[in-house]
Parts: sequence; structure tokens; C-alpha cells
Amino acid sequence: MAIDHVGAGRTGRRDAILRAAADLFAARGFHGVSIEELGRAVGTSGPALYRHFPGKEALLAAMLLDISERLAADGAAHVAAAHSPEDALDRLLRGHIAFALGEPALITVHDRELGNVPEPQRRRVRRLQRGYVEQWVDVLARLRPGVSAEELRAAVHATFGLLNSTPHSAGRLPSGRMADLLLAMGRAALLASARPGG
Amino acid sequence: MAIDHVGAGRTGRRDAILRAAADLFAARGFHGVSIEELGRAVGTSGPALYRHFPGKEALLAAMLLDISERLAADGAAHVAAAHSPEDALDRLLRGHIAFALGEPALITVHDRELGNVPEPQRRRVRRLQRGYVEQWVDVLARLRPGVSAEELRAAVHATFGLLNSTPHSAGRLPSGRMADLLLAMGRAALLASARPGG
DNA sequence: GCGAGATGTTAATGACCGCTAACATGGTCG
DNA sequence: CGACCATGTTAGCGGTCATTAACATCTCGC
Repeated sequence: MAIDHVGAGRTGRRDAILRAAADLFAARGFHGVSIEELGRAVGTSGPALYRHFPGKEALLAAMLLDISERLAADGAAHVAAAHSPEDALDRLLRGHIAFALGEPALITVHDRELGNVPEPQRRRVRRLQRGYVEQWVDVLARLRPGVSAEELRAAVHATFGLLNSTPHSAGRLPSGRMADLLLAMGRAALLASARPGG
Repeated sequence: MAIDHVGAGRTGRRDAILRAAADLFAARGFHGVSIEELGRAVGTSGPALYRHFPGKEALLAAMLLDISERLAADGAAHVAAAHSPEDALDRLLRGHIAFALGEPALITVHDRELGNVPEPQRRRVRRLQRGYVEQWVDVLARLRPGVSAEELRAAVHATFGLLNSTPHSAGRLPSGRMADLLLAMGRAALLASARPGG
């Protein structure tokens, strides 16, 4: 009974709000969800939320910052643990796939709602996102020298689109098979993209 | 001077509204755009919109129906024109890429805002989308017999995620190179996914 | 030249929303 | 015990939104 997983425990309210908000934002968009609704989703009503966040936009900012930081940190750890570029790419792919399959709502919000984050923190999220992309680009550049960085960046973005599409086809395939499928597709797409003269 | 491309011509108002709405919805989401704003974007103000659509949701419904119909019809034409499964897949890929690169706002709205379409028409959009996916699945099934339809469907959805990611990395690469890149990546991803035992 | 329909305008209405205010409660610690 | 702090509650305020009402203005077929 250490942690209350429906989110109504005496502590952890803040995290419960973030989790519920991720699901709601992913389903109906930032502007499609009201404060009252967010409160009800965690068993309180409406304005209790302001005891944990200064406002609705700040809540979104906290959510996106957390996601971006986790992705960037995990990415750095994966690259550091690898002993070859091939291995690094594999670890990056597996890590991202695990995240996308484990937290489809977070992934969805992450690439849809940046525009609603207010400006001071928006810049930080962008910087983290750029850093994460650059980790992929660096690994890919070592695997396929001679391909322009712009082309590699575009390929990485496209691969993220592939991996993040998980929420749209959720539940159709068992999670393990889906992970294998995405790994095979992602790897093939990245290597095809990076083949000079492709 | 046959057609007014900024959308203020004496006729074609309806289409101009749809075009402007696509850009705005793609940028800030359905609930993030007001009627007043939609009107201003086509040179009228606010409620003039109700002379062309019964309401905001109906406008979105018309937009998504049009996109889904175009995709499904173009897909059928491409498959019909092909003389082999390989050729059909190539035409499907090129057609979808051309659409995604040519109408990034439409593609974005198409896979984000279905949840805001009211129920009678939502079903029709879903049916059209399913039909389009099934065209891809059928072609792919002929190329790689023995792979389950569920797996092929998941692969097709993931490929759409790849191709539709265009708006997120827009303008970084010249359009022609981007099209080549997406074609190579999409084809590689689909074939990797369909390899039995992959 | 004139009724009619299509298309626009501004003003108003009712609902909802984000947020604040004012107040309650319950546990912690001096 | 009793002040304090964290965390709730309900009521209300100001603003915005989608939609409607009421009224103008063009364009045409007659």
C-alpha cells in the first residue's frame, strides 16, 4: 500500500494530476479539457488544482518539461552505455519504443501541445528536444558519414513520427510484437534514409 | 484572374474558409481557434461563417470528410493504375507523400481532430480511413503473404506516422529531397515490417 | 426597377472557463 | 494545547465563445 495508484493518496496528488491531465490532453487537446474536469479526474473538484500548479499553462509546461528531460536523459544514458554506433542506435530505438508504448498519452501531448506552453519554459523544452534529436543525429552520422546533417535530422524526425504513431494504432497488437515491429521498421527506415545516394 | 487565391472572391468563400480553417486548426487545434478568427482569416468577420456552415463542428466535419474522400479515392486510383503489387505500393507511397508535402495542414488536422467531429459524420470519416488503410494492407499482403493482417495494419499505421510527420520538420529540406527521403524510408519500413520472422 | 435570395454586418444572449476569494479542516510540532 | 501550513471546499468575477437576431446590401431574373 505504499503508493496509491488511482492518485488519491494523501501525497502524490501532483503526480496524479499530471498523469490524469496527460490522458485528457491526449484525448481532447489542451483547450478541450477544463480545470473542473482535471480536478474531477483525481477525485477533487476544480480549483484544488491551484494548490499544486500556478495555472493550467504551468501544468502543461511542467508536463512537457518532465517528458523532454526524461527522453534526453535516457537518450544520453543509452548512448553512453553503448560500445558501438550500431549498438547505440539500437539502444536509442528500444528506449524510445519502450517509452512510446508505455506512455502513449505523454508521447502524444509531447508533440502536439508545445504551442500552448508559455514562453519562458517553451524555450527550455525546445532545447531539450533539440538535444535529444542531436543525440540520434550524432549516432547516425557515425554510421553513415557523408550524409548531410540536415538530411539526417529530417530522417530522425520522420522516425519519431513512425515510433510515436503507437497511440493511433493502440492495442491492436500485443505490446511485445508491436515493439519488435517498430524496432525493425525504425531501423530499416533510418538506415535506408542514411544510405548515400538513396 | 479566374480564381481568387487569397479566398476573398465573390464565390469560393466556402473553400476559402476551409483552407484557412485547416491552417488555423493545424497550428492551434480546433478548440484553440474562435469563429471570429476564422472569419477574419478570410476577410469577413465572425458570424458570416454561418452562411456557409451550420456550425463550427460541421465545418470540421466537412473538412475531414473531404480529406478522407480524397485520400481514399486517390488511393483507389493508384492501385487501379498499377500493374504489379510493387508498382501499387510505390504509387501509394508517392501519392501519400505528395499529399502530405502539399497539404501539411490538412494532414495534421486529419489525424488529430477526428475526436471533435460529431457522431453522424464521424462514422463516415472512420469508414473512409479504414478503407484507405485496407488498400495499403491488401497490396502489402500480396507482396508478403503469410504475415497476419493485424501486423500489416499496424505497419501501415506506423508508416502513416512516418509520412505524416512532414509538418513537424517542415521546410528544413527542399521538397524534392524530402519526398525522395520519405519514399526510401517508407518503402524500407514497410518491407522490413512485412518480412516474416523479422 | 423591383422583389427575392444570397451574403454580409453589428448587437445581444447564454453558457462555460480560468482564476481568485473566503472560508474550512486536519495533521505537525513548538 | 494551539499556531501553522498544506490542502481542500463553494461562490463569484471577468472574459471569451458559439450561436442567434435583426437589419443592410448587393445581384439577378422578370
